[in-house]
Amino acid sequence: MFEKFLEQFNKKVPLTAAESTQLQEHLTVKKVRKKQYLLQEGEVCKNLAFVEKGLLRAYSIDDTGREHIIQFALEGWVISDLYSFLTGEPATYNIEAIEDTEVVLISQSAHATLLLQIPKYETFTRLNITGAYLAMQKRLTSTISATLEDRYEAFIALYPHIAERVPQHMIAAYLGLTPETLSRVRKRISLHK
Amino acid sequence: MFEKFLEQFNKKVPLTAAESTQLQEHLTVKKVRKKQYLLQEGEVCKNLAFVEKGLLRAYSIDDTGREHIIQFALEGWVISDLYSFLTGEPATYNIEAIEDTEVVLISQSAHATLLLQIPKYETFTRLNITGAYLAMQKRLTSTISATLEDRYEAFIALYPHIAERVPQHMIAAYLGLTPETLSRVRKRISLHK
DNA sequence: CGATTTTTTGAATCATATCAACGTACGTGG
DNA sequence: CCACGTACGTTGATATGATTCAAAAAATCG
Repeated sequence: MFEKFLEQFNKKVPLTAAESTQLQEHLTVKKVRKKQYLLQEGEVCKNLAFVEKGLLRAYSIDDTGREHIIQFALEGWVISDLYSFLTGEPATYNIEAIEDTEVVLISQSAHATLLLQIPKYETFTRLNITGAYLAMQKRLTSTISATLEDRYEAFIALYPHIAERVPQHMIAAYLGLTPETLSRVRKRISLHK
Repeated sequence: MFEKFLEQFNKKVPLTAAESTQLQEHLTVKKVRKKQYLLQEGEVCKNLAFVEKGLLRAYSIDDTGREHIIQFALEGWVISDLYSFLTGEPATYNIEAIEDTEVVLISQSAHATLLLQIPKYETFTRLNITGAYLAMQKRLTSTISATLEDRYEAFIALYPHIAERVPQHMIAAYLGLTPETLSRVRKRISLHK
């Protein structure tokens, strides 16, 4: 059921058997088929989703109709519209399965309860959000200061397992450029070596 | 000494008098004059800095010599090179005072001790990093999907008190564009209303 | 296999960067 | 307190690079 989740948790913050049992009482699992939504813009994000298996993306659509991918999530990662989850405001992101996927869900109330009842859950949460923050800071720095070539190559180097599993136009949507431009960037790179 | 820091802390997580005393034993204060560095690229970031008074910026310099501002920090905000602080790796950012500034410092060892000894400190940390994450996510989304006009106006709307206190070219460095372009963006905006 | 999606390519257009010059404001020492 | 020097902001001309639109080629899926 929650193998990967518990494995990740224990890797970050080792749990006793009792804590592990208590924790599991607040978890549920869900399967999401390829191209199905886990969350749609406008709904409230009711859960944090930990990916046991599969691959998802969180994206928004701007007024010109273009998609912008804010996050991919592979096995072992957490995905949500965190702002919506924490505030109860309508979500601004869509979360869609790119492959058939299995997630562990932590509801808003489960999250609140776990934070109060299991100190290690708060530590786990803190470590997760810290990691996410650092990764996003790196991405932001790269977005405002690096060349397209460097940004693409950095993405491939950092997330080779995502790159092999998503279509190229989604990488473009993640990097913030058009599919045509990404195609040309790749060509320039291949010519240069 | 630590008025703003304690005020912010209590606002997020109310402390008992005993906790407050214990916390303060791990804090120190420091004054940084305008244009002085709190941290320079290459050093290890030894402290989290909470701003009691003044204004700082964290920025990096790319290979073409351009500055990119990753963060401003006003009174009540925390600034650091978090990656360096947490890992002990050399910092990739410079932190410089834009005005004469007073900060409360939390050293690496103080941070580690406080996390273990005062559960509310972990909560405070978690809330801070969560807020920083959400703010950065908004910024990233805006960077990859909005027009320059919208990005500039969103910045002004969100941080009016920063905009009043920093030169325009630093806002350009924060938004990731040249000072000339920002000047033209402002002109386009003023013509349009 | 046929249908659809994805990627590539080309040409024209649009937006931002660059380089250079000028005007203005600021604060610092005389 | 004034004058000079340095920072800062604006403007113009040009160059660069990404987007757009259209179409074709390639890959994938049922």
